[in-house]
Amino acid sequence: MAVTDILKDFDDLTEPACMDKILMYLEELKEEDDAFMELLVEKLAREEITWEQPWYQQTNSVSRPLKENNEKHKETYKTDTICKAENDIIIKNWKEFIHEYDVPDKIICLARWKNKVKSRLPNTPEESSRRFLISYLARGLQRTTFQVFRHIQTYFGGPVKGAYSAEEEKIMNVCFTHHPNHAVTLLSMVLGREPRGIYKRLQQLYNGKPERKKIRWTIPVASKLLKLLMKYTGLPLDELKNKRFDKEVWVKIAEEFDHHYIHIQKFWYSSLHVQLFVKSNVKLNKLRKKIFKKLKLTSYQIWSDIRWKDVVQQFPDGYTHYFIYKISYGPIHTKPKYHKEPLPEVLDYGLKRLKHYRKLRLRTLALNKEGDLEQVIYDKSNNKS
DNA sequence: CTTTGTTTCGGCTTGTTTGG
DNA sequence: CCAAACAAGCCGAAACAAAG
Repeated sequence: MAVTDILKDFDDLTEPACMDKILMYLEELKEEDDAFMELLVEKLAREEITWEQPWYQQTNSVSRPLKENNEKHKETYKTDTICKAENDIIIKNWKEFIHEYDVPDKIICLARWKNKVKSRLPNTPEESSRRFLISYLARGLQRTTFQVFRHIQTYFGGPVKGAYSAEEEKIMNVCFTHHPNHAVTLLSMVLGREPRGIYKRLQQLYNGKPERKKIRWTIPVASKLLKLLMKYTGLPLDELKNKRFDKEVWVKIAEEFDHHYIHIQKFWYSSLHVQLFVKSNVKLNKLRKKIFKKLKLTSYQIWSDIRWKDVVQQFPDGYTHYFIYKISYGPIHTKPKYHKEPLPEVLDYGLKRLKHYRKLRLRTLALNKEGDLEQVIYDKSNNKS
């Protein structure tokens, strides 16, 4: 049965039978996972790791992060998000594994299975089998087994992404009313989604959705923000560059705007910061072209591999990663499946679209004698980007 | 009290929609 | 089309639970 069909025969979602139907579906999944685990234990209980492992994979716990004592080790592991190339290695290792041990091709069972009823001691058959398998999948990666395990849980255990469908909303509502205490883990399994988004839905149910508000960021409003930021940090303008501020600072500022701090913070990093600290006359399309050209020379395979914080390092002082991301996203986001397509194709698409873009320049701002923001006007001779 | 696995959740980051 | 907000995703760490 498909998830979307669970509630198709019910008109009245308050009927307890709805919940029963969902629980039955959950049971099916659990049985599938348990059967998979049983098989795994059967095959792996006596297996030992024979291959060379870097120190950071020699832990006996895959479900907890490595404790930091890497000072004495020369080799280090990567800490950023696992990229496409690394994911491909995991899949390659998985294919090898299922072939070598004759196990069904159901990595989702590994991702979903939770040790709830068995002993959690590390040398118990379930845990040692799981550790063997994760170590196998981590071969050739500069990652801890914990990172690989978490990646498998999120990537393969929550494959459904994007906005929730109406059917999913129905299922969530039924679980929230009948099983509020276990709704999140239950729904995460049933819907095949990351738990975090489901938590947020549950919280919204209790606390309500905040009303929609909008600020128009005119120069005077931006002036107000800048003054408040200087006031609450006690720093002069030029020391605000590339700084992070405590959340308290943002919250205090947000109160004076009567707006959620997250939006104010975002405006600072994505717009105002750049307008204040980039000191030249920039043609936005020329900048976009430069970004795309640079990205073409990297080894990123797909759009989401791009590490914007690294990319921004190649640009002059004053830019922020979020700004670079934002202006790059514009031209490419209309390409269908831009997430999955090879990056060079996506970039070419973007470069082509740039030709139809309006020719805008980055507006830059500076404080005037009165302490207010004012637009900096560049003349044509000062035409450098 | 320690170890380990799971759940919860804050704080962003990334992706998408909305409304002028 | 763009600016801004909203929505979902990701990461890490703390809280919680179960067992030694």
